[in-house]
Amino acid sequence: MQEKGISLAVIKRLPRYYRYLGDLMENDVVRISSKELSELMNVTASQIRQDLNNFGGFGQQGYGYNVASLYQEIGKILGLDSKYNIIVIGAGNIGQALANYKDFERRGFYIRAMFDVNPELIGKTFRNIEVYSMNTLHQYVKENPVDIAVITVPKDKACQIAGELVEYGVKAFWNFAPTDLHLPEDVKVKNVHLAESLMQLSYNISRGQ
Amino acid sequence: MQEKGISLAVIKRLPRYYRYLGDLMENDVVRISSKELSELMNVTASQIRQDLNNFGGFGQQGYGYNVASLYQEIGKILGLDSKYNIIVIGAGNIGQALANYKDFERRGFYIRAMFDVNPELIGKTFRNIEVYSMNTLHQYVKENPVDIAVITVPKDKACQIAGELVEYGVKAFWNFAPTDLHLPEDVKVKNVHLAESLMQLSYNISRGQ
DNA sequence: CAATTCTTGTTAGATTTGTAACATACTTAA
DNA sequence: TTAAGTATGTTACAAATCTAACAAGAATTG
Repeated sequence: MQEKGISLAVIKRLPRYYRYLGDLMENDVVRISSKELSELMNVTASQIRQDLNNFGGFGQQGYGYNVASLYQEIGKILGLDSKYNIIVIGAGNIGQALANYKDFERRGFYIRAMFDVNPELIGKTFRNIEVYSMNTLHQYVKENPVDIAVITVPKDKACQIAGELVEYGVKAFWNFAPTDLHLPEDVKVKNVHLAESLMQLSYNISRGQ
Repeated sequence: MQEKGISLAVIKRLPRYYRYLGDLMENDVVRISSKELSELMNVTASQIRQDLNNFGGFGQQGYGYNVASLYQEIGKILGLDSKYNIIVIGAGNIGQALANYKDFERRGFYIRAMFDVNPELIGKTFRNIEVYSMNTLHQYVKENPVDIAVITVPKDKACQIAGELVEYGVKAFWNFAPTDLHLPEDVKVKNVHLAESLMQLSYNISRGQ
């Protein structure tokens, strides 16, 4: 299983495969061919086969793919066989929503702490996740493992805080602030820009068709 | 300004241009060349020029682009010169977070109502946006204009509710449920699949490059 | 157990997307 | 007013991505 030069387009599709395979498992489907899956997912069978073959031959000629084992393989590829310690910076609406969302834990994503500057929020808990003062952030990161920091602070603070976290050793960010974080090359960033997503929708609406 | 055959890749970049131009305006930058902008945004100048030229020649040789007018033009392209009436289906964490987020209104996106089945939520308001019973959804949609429905209900309800809304005449969906909505071709759907976004990040972490 | 059907992995071709190069036109400064 | 410098819009080229086709191997059927 080589992992070199996988295109971003492929990586973006993997979670969707994973989701469909999970649904199939729930429905007790044991095997599936690329053709059947392609019809479910509205993509070409060719694309599915080629995507999967970037990581190895998981199928069998004349049979197709075993749903459970393919599900597990894709999970491994996506790194879902590890556990991730997560902190959320900013305990506002989005931060709270993420903290309250149970399903992340099923995939190995554990939110361990939240941080905010608002005194009214500090000390509160959401599903046993406590909100700490921003002043204690440095100390927390020194004393606890942090695999992912979620940025949900206003855009004018986001860059600076992320920069500090990088100095403290954080290597991955899930960024909800409407800005680019400008971090070193080796730091992983995944942006969730809701406003931009909505604008894409409004583009499609206004250009009917 | 023709609007035919614009590739999805271009459309996805437009909101980012829009954001950078807005920031430049805030900093009182009057003009900018594709080269300068390309350095700010970490893309090629070629790409910027070609993207913009899909919609018309907004620049001037020897001068560059006027920031304010380009900002406005891209806003128009994105449909931000219209107002959109939005309803949110599901008044849980994400629904509340969206309702509380003021900035959407600056772009013309107005959340008018929320709907939920939970009796404890019905009647509550978030920033003057009231939560109504799901039973009243049909009536609401008949009596009020709805340009976009936001789906934040559990995945097993999402498809059905969206289907009903389509019957009532809703033509655009912003879908936060971790599923595909399977709607008619002419209905616009923009998905926000947070779990999948997080999985892409974990892929990058585990394949540490 | 042989023949047929099925379905993969892979290669080759087509399409889309991105980058570079350049002629043209505008700006600016002397 | 003229010459030098800029920066666009566009064309031509390169790279990435997607789709189709097919040979080879496995499963199924009679």
